Amino acid sequence: MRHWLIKSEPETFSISDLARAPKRTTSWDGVRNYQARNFLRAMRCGDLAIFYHSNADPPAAVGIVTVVREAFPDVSAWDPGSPGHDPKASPANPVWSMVDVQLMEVFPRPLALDELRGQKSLAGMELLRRGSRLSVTPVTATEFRTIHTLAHARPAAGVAPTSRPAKKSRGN
DNA sequence: GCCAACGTTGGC
DNA sequence: GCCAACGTTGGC
Repeated sequence: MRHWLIKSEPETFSISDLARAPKRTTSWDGVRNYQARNFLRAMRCGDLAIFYHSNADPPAAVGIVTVVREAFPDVSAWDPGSPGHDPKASPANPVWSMVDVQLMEVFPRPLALDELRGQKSLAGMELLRRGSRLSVTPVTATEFRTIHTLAHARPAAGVAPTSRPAKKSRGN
């Protein structure tokens, strides 16, 4: 079994949206990057993935999903009305793929990016690499376990608050 | 809103 | 095949 991390902007689709979805299942559509697509295609039923909120305040790992249907054509790619429309895609040449994922658990508390960065055992994670933008990435079993364990632990003492320092006022 | 990092596009 | 221009991502 392999482990993954998938990103979504909560304004677009949050883990709460997934929790409300029929069968707590959704098609993970809209991936338009070849490397990320290839990772989607490598997913197998039963694989587990960390659900991560990007462009969020704070950005955070928020839960776990499992793959319940392996890669199939992303129909939104050839829908001219879809924001992910790709003129290269058609039913005969789908180009892009999606999988179905089902919600396994919403973490008891979100694991903010700051806190992930503070973990030595996660130092090698793709997510934490500078400039990393891939929306679908593999994670090791160890990284997965670390995140799962952290999410169920009390926040470590001495962890800095996740809020940013107030901006200096201009002028004067 | 800013901007660094990265992927894609297209002229040559 | 090179690479500049452009678009997107996503933390801050």
